[in-house]
Amino acid sequence: MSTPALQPARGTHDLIGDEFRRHQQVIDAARHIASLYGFEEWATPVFEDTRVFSRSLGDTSDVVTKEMYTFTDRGGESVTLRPENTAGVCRALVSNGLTQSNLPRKVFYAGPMFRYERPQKGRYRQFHQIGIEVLGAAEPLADAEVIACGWHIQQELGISEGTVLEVNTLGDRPSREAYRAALVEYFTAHKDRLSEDSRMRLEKNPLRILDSKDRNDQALMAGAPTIHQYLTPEAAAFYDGLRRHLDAFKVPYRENPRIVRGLDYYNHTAFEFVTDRLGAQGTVMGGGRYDGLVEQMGGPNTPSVGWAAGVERLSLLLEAAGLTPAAPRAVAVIPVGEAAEAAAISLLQLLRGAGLVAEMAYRGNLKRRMERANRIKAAAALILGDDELAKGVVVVRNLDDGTQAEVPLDGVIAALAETEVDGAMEATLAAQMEGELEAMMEAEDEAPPPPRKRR
RNA sequence: GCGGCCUUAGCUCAGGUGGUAGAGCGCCAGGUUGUGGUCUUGGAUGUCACGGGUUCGAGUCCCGUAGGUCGCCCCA
Repeated sequence: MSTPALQPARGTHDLIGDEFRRHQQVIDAARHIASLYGFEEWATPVFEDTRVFSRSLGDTSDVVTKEMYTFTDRGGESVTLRPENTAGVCRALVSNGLTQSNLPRKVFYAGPMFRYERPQKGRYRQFHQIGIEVLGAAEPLADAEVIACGWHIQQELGISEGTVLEVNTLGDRPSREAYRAALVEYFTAHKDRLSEDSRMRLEKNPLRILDSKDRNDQALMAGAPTIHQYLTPEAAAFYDGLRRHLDAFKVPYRENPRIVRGLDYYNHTAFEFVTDRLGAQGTVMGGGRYDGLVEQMGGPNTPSVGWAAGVERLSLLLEAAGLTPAAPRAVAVIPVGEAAEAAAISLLQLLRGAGLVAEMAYRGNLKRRMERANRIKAAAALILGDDELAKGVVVVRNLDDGTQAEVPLDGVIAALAETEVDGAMEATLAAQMEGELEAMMEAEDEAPPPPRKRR
């Protein structure tokens, strides 16, 4: 090594091995559950015209003012790597002329997002989000279903323990303006006791004081007015509807009048799934209602609701819960001598054709190939040499218990199924059982299924 | 953007008060030229993150930079 090794760019990370499998597990589970709720998957561009974000996220939010990867391309256009995907989905709805029919539209997405932030565990500059959006539904039932879907995904992953759902309402515009005025009045009266940060927030975004982590601020909050006293009858009815439907979905929640949303486009419902297991990155899934966003993209009034979740954070929870998916175990085909190689390749393809993970080393004697089979944690070794070739058999060795037997070439698949080696065949059996389990659970009237164990 | 802590072999980490590097695991080879995982013998590891400074001498002390990490801000 004479040249210095290159590091990944700050705040980026490679997904390899266990980490990749956890990441994929999160996305697979979310995609599957979302599809059960009737969501279709969209993929929108990773970069957009900068105005897609500057128009939607609000000029004051930190995301827009200092965290966006914005640059001018060779044609002189200002483009931005998406810091989140809700704006892009709304823009796509409008650009594709989907605002006039087939509403509501239910969209699932998964992909990388980019924010120029100080990296920490569970927080990266290129990170990944999954999310769902219901576009064109004004009913609180939509909000409740969106939340139920998110909860269901966490249950499916087996990571719902230690996580609580906190809900709040931000009201409609009149509610929020009245509340905002009342808050400013209250905190201005106690300005001398506010933290320095919160005094800034009092000017910029007084609602944000509500989720300050400062001790003194929190003490002061005990006496602060809550939004509930300022809700219009319509906003109060909406919030009642949300809670009623959450009960019907049997999703447990806690009301937290201090939940606010970071981005400016939210109204009515605001919620977060918060865990106590990830330090300062406690929010694992967050979302709410954004009735005005599609209009800001140049479309008609299209009330909508959705959430986004950080794949890295969900993946950390999987790891902490000991639910890292195991790599599939292969069957190692081992030819002995050059004459057996062609027959071994035929066997290799036969196994793959039957849906088994099969591997054959590119070189090496029997000992080497056995070592390699062991290293890749193969479940079984199939040894094929001149002796076997002459007899029309293959040696099937179970690498877990060391037993082996000669099996006729055409009976290999059946023999592997019978030996009940971990992984390989067991995986297909497990998949079948899982299908039956799901059918059973659908028959039950309890909506949230119990958390599933490692598969 | 602000503050604390950290950075020594592929990995996890030792290296009082400055005297030019070590363990375990892993890796490679042999004991076993058609049998791995166990056992055993031997072997190779390294610009001590990077750049400066102090010193006869720096992994060790000082300054700067980069990366990681924890917290704040913000957010998923």
